[in-house]
Amino acid sequence: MLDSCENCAHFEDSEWSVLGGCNAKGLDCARRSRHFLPGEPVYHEGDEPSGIYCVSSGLIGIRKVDAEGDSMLLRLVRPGQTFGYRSALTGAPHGVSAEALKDARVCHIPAATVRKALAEEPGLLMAFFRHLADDMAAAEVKVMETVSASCRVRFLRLLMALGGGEDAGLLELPVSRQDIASLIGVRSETMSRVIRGIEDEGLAHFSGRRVEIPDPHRLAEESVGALAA
Amino acid sequence: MLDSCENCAHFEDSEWSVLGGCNAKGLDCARRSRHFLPGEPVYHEGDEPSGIYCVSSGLIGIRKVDAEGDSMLLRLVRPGQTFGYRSALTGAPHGVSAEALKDARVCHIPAATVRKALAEEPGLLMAFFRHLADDMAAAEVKVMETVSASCRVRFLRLLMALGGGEDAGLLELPVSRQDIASLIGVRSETMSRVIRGIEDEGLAHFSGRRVEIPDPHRLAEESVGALAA
DNA sequence: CCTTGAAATTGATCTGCATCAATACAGGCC
DNA sequence: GGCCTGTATTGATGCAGATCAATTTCAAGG
Repeated sequence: MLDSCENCAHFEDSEWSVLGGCNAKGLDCARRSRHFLPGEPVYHEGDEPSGIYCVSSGLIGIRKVDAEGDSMLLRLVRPGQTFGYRSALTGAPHGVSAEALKDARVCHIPAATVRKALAEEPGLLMAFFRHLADDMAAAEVKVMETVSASCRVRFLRLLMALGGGEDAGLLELPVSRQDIASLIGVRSETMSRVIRGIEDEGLAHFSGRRVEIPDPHRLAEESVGALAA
Repeated sequence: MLDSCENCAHFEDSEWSVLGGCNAKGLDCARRSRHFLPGEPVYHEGDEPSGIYCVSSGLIGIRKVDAEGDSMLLRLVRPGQTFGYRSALTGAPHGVSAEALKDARVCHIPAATVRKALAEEPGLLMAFFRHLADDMAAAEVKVMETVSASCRVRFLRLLMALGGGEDAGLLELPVSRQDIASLIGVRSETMSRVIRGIEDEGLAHFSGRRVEIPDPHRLAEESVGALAA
C-alpha cells in the first residue's frame, strides 16, 4: 500500500506518530480518503462530530460565522495537519466549520477508531492536547493583534508567517485576497489599499498570488510595530 | 481538615473530581495555598511552569502583553477554576501572565503531583482537554466579536455573560472599569462614553461597580446585533 | 473572439474609536 | 477638615478603516 498512513510524507510530524506501528496499521485500515473541491465544506458549525480529519494535500480553511451572518477565516490547515479533533474528542458539536480552499485530499478517521487508539495509546491524547495548546496560543496572539495592531502590520506579519522561515524572498499566497482579508479581519477593499501601499514603498512586489520580497529583513522590521514614522 | 480539596465548595465542578477519593487525598497533601493581593502576579509570560493553580476565592486575571508593550486582559478565572494547566501539561513556558484582580486565595499543585495523578487517572487529562477546548471556543468567539461587533455590543454581551444566567437584574462588576475596558479591547475613555450612552437610554443603571438592569430582555435584544436603528 | 461572472482595484465619503488634554471625583492619611 | 494619588468622566480633534458605488481585470466557457 503506497499511500498508507505510515508512508505519509507527514506522518512523523502528526499526532499519529506516537502510535506504534501496529496501531498505525489500524488507523490505515479504518481511514477513508476523499477529495474536496475548492469551497466544498467538510463540516459545518453545529454538526455532530464523526471523527478526526487529516489533510494529505491541498488546503483547508477553518471558518466561523457570527450571529450577524458575516464569516471570518480563523486559520488554515496544511497537509499533514489534523483538524476536527476537538469535537471528536470532547463529543461536543463543532463550533467552527471547515472547508476546502483549494483542491484537497482529506483522510477521515472514524470516531470508533479514534476511541480505540486513545485507549491503547495514552500518549495520543497528550499529542492532541499539545496541538490544541498551540492553536490556543495562536488564538490569543490573534486577539491581541486584532485590537492593537493596524491592518497593515497584521498583514505584514501574516506575510512573514506564510514565508515560513524560508528567507527565500519569494512566496505564494495560499488563498484569494478576499480570504486573506478575512483572515486578518478587514474588508477586501482595505486589503487592496494596504497591498498597494506596500507595493508603492517597494517593500514587496505582488503579481497575482506571487509575492516577491526584495528585503525580508526590512519587512521584518516594519512588522514589529506601528512605530514606523 | 476543614478546607481540604474534597470539601472544597467547587470540587465537583473542577477537573479533580475525576480522581477517586484516594488520589484526591494525594492532591490535598501536596497542595500549597497562598494569598495574593490585588495586582500581585501569580506568574509571568515566559516563566517556566511549576504546576497547576486553582482559585479558591477572589478573582484571577489572565493577561497578555504584546511586542509594543500594551497589555490586554484575556479572561477571568473564578473560584473553583484551574489555570496555568496548559503550560504545566505541555512543559512549555507560560504564554500569558496571571495576576490577582482582587484579594485572592490560590492553591498550587506541584508539577510532580500532577504527573503522578495523570499517570494514575487517565481521565484527568481528558478533563483538562475539555477545559482547554472550552477556552479555545471562547477565544474564537472573542476574535470574531472583536472584528465584527462594535464596542457597545461587546460590552452589552459582557454584561450578559457576567449576569451569568441569573436574570435578577442586578449584578456587580468584578473589576475596575479600566480592566473592563481592557477585557473588551477598548480605551477607558471609550468605556466611559459607552456606559454613559447606555445609562442615558435607561438600558442599565451604573453606580460604582453595581449595575442594575431594569429590563434584561431588552438588553439581550440589543446585544444580538448592531441592527438597532 | 466574445460573453459572463467573479475577483480585484479605485475613488469619495462617513463614522467609530483613539488620542490628547483637562477636569471631576473618589478613598486613604496626616 | 484639607491634602494627595489614583480612578473616572468629559470635551475637542484626528485618523484608520468601513461603506457605497463604479470600474477594471481576469479566467472560463460558449
